[in-house]
Amino acid sequence: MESSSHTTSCLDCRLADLCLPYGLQISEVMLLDKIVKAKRPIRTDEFLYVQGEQCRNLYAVKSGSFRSFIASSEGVEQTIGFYLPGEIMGLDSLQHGNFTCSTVALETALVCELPVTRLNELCAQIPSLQRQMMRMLSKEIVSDHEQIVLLGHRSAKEKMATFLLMLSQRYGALGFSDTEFNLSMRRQDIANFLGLSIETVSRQFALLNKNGVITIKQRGVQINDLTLLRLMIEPCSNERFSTAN
Amino acid sequence: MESSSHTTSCLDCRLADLCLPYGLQISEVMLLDKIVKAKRPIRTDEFLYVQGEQCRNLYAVKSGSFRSFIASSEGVEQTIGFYLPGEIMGLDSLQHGNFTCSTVALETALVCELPVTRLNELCAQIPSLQRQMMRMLSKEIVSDHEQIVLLGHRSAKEKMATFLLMLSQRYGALGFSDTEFNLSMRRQDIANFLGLSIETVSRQFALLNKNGVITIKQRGVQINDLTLLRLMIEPCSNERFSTAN
DNA sequence: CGTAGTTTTGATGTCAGTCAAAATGTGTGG
DNA sequence: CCACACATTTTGACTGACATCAAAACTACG
Repeated sequence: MESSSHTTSCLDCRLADLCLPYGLQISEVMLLDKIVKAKRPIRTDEFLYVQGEQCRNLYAVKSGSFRSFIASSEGVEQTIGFYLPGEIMGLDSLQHGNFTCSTVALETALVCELPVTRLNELCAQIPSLQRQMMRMLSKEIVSDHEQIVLLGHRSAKEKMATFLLMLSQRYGALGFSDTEFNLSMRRQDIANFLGLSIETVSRQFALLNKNGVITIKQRGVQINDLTLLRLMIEPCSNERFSTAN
Repeated sequence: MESSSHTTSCLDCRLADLCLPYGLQISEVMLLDKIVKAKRPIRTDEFLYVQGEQCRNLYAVKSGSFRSFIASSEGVEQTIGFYLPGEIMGLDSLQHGNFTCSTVALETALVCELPVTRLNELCAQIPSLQRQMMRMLSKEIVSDHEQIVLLGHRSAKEKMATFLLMLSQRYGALGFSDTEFNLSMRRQDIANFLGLSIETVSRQFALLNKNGVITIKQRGVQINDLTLLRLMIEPCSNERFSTAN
């Protein structure tokens, strides 16, 4: 999951086309690169930012992965999403200047810091950067909508299949295998994300494994039948394999 | 819910501070007003736009209300949200230029059409407009996150209370009563939005009505005890009133 | 006033949550 | 390298909240 060197600039970052530089001319990327602060390394379980905190920077994932969540006044957490390389974190804070969720590293990770003030100034100068920022904001909305659909009216089986397909698709887009990857999050995180209990997640994994649709060993997932997995997310009568569901 | 005249411009629209003109100087609002197309009237159940369609305009609600939803390939709908005056619709489409959801009027409504191309050009000219656009995109993200929390791990009772408080808060911000309003959506829409069945919604309304927390007559809601309603959304042990829950 | 749509109410079933304990994995210090 | 403690995951038994099915009551509108 590591990329090249620590000193890599936006100009030769292999994630550039998934990130802010997309659609920019080389001269514009150079301007952007100037305001990107140190690629700060974050350790597993370390917080990148905390809900309520003032937001001075947005963050782009350079390597590793993150989990963001909202905690209620009693401390009950709801996982909002997972972030993979090339994705921008903190976009929820642009409304009022404070983070509305907390974000924590699931594994050792690298992030690029984007100072909000300077980023805004640069957007005013570079129309294509402004467009790309809006596209990324819009992308976050679209992915939140997908999660709303997921949480709304899906069975545990459908949720699990959708979750795996979502990761498959995102890893694929990053140039990794879309059928074999490691889960950087714990069962607890998956359960919380999907609105399920940890036991249900475990049982559904076991079921998919028994059916042969996936092979799962700890954090390691291999998808054996992508087509069948896709068929599972259609919420109509789809009985196949296994002794009852 | 009707505002002044049909010919009202952004300059004297009473929703200006909740909408795109917020933070702009008068001269800038005049520029914005120039690109705002006809305040098109929409009838109940009429579609403003359909999922998949190319997006040439964003829309601001001037009066009335809307429901947006995503339909799966089999036609199963998930309501994503409701839009009230001052809110911008279509922000999900900025990523790829196509609407990712459909939007339908819940009652007779007026919208301001914002041509995307011209809006982008204007954002490049007016930094404060660009900032405001980003704030509104971010606001949509925050409200989507709230819905994710809602759908994630809440009981039917908590979902209903949150739904009522959400409307109360939004109507209040618009200058209407926050304790007495009409629901523009049907029970079916509420149920779908909250990930519940229509029967459960009906039963929960009946329960709240019996407890005296609200008085509900058809579409008309009166909140009698806002504090008690707020207490209900805390997902800890909160037994009060009524024979069992 | 009659028909169609919406909402309410009642009876029953089921999926996933909860509780509990075993199994497995992870890390630390001797 | 092993032993022990602690965390995570799996498996099993039971329960309950909400869905589903069915029908009645209410509204609205021509």
